[in-house]
Amino acid sequence: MSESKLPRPTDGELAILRVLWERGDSTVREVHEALHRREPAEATGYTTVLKLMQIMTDKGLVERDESQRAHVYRARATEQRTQRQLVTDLVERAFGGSPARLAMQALSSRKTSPEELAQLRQLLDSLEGADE
Amino acid sequence: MSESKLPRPTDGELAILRVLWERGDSTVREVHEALHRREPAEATGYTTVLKLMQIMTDKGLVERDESQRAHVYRARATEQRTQRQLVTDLVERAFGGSPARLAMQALSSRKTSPEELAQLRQLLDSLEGADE
DNA sequence: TGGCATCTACGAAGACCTTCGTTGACATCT
DNA sequence: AGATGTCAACGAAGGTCTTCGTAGATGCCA
Repeated sequence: MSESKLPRPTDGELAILRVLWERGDSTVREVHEALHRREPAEATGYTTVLKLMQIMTDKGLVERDESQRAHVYRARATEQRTQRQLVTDLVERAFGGSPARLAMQALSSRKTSPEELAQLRQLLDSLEGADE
Repeated sequence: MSESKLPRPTDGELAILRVLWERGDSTVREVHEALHRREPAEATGYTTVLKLMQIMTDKGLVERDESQRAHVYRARATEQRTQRQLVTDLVERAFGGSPARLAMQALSSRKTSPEELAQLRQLLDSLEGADE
């Protein structure tokens, strides 16, 4: 079954996944502390994070190594893959299936560095190149 | 209070909003039928849509004209504005605050028409122009 | 007027999400 | 060994989302 049909992560789950992507495989405690460092405002208890990660294991969003007393969790999908899922999902639900319209909305809403603009230009070039 | 702080619409609510944006102000029956035409697979009952739209009224996502027996609903935020909200939200939650990374992900995931590519180029030009 | 269709309102059920207290297992330190 | 701290597991509570049945009001029509 691999990871073919993972469910869309909730907000809370996504926050945890981001920690796992950034830090690499981690224990609950490590994730918990990273979340507090990142967002001291919305403080959640240790057992809350634990429960969430247990549920994520059931859903297949993460997997864990139980060989140590403190289980070590790992994200089951890459950040890229999850981002792609979220984006295509949003494109479908709110942008009538047009990724370009989402892209334009994203770029208009905030400012982007010259480096990123250049990267985008390159991407456009390559897309036009692979045209049929 | 106008519409300053509308909550993020859920999936079901967003589907209804899309009907209202497309058709313009509509009754529950009209929305219900439009949804069935659009997605015959996920059929929901009339009262389900009604309930959802009542809740959306409470939340401020829509407003209604009750002067007719069949109340007429109207989206309270424009499509653009809602799209912007969803995008900035997703950028924050999953793309570390970088709209450009979301844009690139969107464009890589699917193919885009030459017209849209041209539009994007124009947008990049204008963004670079307004640079400091 | 009586009967049928349509509409809103209400409430409840079930699923899911988030939160946390408590418990028992295990480890460590003295 | 006994005290202390850390861990996973569990269950329950409270919130939200979606679903729909039912009731009551209103309009229409024969």
